[in-house]
Amino acid sequence: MSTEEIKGTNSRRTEDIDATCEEFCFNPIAVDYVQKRMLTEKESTLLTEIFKALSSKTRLHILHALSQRELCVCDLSLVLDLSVSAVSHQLRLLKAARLVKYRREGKNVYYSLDDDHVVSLFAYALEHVRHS
Amino acid sequence: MSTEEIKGTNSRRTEDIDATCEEFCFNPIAVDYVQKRMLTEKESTLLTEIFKALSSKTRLHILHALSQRELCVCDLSLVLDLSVSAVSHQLRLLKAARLVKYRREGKNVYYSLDDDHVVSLFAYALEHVRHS
DNA sequence: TGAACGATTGAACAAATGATCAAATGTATC
DNA sequence: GATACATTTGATCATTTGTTCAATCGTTCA
Repeated sequence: MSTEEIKGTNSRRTEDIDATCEEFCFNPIAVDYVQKRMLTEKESTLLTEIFKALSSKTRLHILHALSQRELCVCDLSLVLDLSVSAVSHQLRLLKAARLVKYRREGKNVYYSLDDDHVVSLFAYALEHVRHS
Repeated sequence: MSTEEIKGTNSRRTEDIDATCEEFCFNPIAVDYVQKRMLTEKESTLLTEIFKALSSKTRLHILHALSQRELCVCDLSLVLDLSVSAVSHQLRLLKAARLVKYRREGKNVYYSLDDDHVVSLFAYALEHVRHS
């Protein structure tokens, strides 16, 4: 019997479902409904990329600083009270996520924000945090 | 001399700055300007909490599923194709971040979203990802 | 009360993350 | 070209994260 196939709550999987659903805890209609509206692989990947970029204090401070003014790596390290190297490593991630852009001016490299939408996402979240 | 105190670009700190700024790479006016507008400790803590909660695919899928419908742990494990235990662990985090709430009904525990603002933050981000 | 079952928890472990240090690049100036 | 200096990069290490497994808790129902 199919009920035999589902053993242990820790390893229950979609493939195990069959017609004799009623006897189990789950609501097959709800599961089906939600499953049909799942985020696509691409959507969830893009979303996590954005949120991951925003999910460290260091990067949040970098982004917030750059939202006010273009700054070089050295300036940022002073503002954040962090080593130049640490800042550079984080800028690398933000660059990869296309959240910041840079321009070289002599020996200095100046960073600024690149993605308007993430800026407003950030502002939106900050607004919330400040008024609640 | 004060210039002697600043050695090695990797360990330069705010405290090292003094009047003889001109000889270094940084722009003291910009640093000062940005530093005065820094996020407070509390703000950056709250912001990273929110973004951390949203920065894993599993949690994103959970939140998105719950945004459509209240679901029990078992349902969620089916929708996400993940073990009940893994789902429960993530729900624990989301609960701690006050993003989800739950109610018990018999043997089942039903979860739903708790923070309207994070819901709209999520929707906002999703909207972006879908139209660009 | 005890059997069944949904959910939670803790331990363990692999993978990802973030900072530091040292070394390497790249650019300007002499 | 050599030197100085801003930045980047790679290696390393400690910490955090996410999953699995096994054990436990809580509720229902016979």
